[in-house]
Amino acid sequence: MTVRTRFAPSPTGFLHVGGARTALFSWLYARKHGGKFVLRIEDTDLERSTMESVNAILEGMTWLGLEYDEGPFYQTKRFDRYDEVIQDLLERGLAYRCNCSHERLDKLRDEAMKRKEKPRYDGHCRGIEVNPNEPHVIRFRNPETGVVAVDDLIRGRVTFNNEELDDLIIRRTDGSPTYNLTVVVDDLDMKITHVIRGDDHLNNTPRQINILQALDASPPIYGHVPMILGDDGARLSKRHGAVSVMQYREAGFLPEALLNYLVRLGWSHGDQEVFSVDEMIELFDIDAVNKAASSFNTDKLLWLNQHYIKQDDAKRIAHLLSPHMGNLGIDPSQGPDLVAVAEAHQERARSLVEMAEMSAFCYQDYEAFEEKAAKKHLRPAAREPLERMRETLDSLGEWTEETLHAAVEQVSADLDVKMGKVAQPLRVAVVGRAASPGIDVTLYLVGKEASLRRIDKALDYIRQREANVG
RNA sequence: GCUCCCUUCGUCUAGUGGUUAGGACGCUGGCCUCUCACGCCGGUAACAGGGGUUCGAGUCCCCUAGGGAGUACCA
Repeated sequence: MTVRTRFAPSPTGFLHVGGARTALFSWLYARKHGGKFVLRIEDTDLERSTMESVNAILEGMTWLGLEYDEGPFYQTKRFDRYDEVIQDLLERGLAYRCNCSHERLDKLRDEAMKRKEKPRYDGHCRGIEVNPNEPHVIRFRNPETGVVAVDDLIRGRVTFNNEELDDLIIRRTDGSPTYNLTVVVDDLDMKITHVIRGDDHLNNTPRQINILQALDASPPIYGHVPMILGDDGARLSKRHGAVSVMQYREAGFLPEALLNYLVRLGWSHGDQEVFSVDEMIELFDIDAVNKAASSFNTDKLLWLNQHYIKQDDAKRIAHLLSPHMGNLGIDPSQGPDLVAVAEAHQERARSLVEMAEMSAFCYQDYEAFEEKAAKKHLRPAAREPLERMRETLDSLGEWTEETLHAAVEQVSADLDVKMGKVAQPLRVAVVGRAASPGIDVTLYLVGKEASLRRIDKALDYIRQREANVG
């Protein structure tokens, strides 16, 4: 038996992290077992499904690298097949027509609640012949007794009493099939062996198993993965700040960082924190997935992101960084080589957005000195070092990291001060703030012309300060 | 309300009857150092509560509390 898993989102919004992790687990399971991963779009809710959502989901999966082997299959294209199954169920007496009004149903529910019971359909139409030409729904005839056991890969054995279940609607008045019917038919037709999905579906499972049994089919193996909660521990949902995985790309995250973060949320392999995709496939074990929901922690994601930025090839980072520079209104082709700029900042940035911001000085003059930095480093005592540096740099033959490093060392030695006394004022002069890569690289990237111009600006600032005091 | 699920540091987790309850993020002290960052060394902090079972319980059972899901002609 070859393993076949699936991801079956409903296209009513973007792909958020919860869905992405479910997809990841399902994908990993298929990859690990040399199986197939199927993508199915559950768009039977015609009101809420949109093509934009389909595209957003596809885009998210592509970005993360969760490629599917089959699909996407659209349920709206399979209505004939569902009708066929419903018809069969009807003929075999396993489903029946029902024309109970909404009013009656509402009343039933209210009364049950009043009696402190679980609201369920009372089977009113079970024995009644409803005219097929009148508006009606079709309900599945659920067994009235016995138990349904789900041997879940993650939860273990979970049992439900059939008495708790009721005759669910499998076809609406408008003739469209409902979720619990379509999943069952699709998983069956698509020969899905392992259903790995969010645990919000755990309660649906016994109903689906009952339908499967009515169809003389044996159920797949289920694995219900826990939910993901937000940073604040509150539910991460569309309504409460759930964000699209694509927003993580915009925020400057690498897909491998998000994937790594997601795989460690609810799953672990000893003390290992960093997993390449290949390692995930090799080591992933659905039995080791946690039962409890976990909270999303952006700080840890940032840490992983920094790890991957640091480790990655500077060329690739530069390539990914480029659009973020663009967002800042910078054209990286007008200035130093972006690869060199990226390399200089790889160990400093937690995200590509941060990297873009901290390396903007390589391409454009800062607007103003950071106040604290200027106050501390651009004081009268810094005037002489800066003047000397300006002189030295102006007459520097070759503008390389080596010559620049030597220049700063030379000035420090001449003045008989520690390197910091020269490098820090110089850094603030050239960058506008007190933090940047090594002073030699910084100067190299900024270039001679801009460096001298900015040093002059800093000297002006110092002179003005001296004048104010004097 | 009812049914089902869940519960180890702030967060992600290790742990499968005997551990000084381990790791990671964060926070924090230090080292390195031209700054920031990286790196390295150290610190902080947890078994939800109560009953059992057992020589022994974070680990097994029960109860309580708290959280979550479902309870739709949504998926």
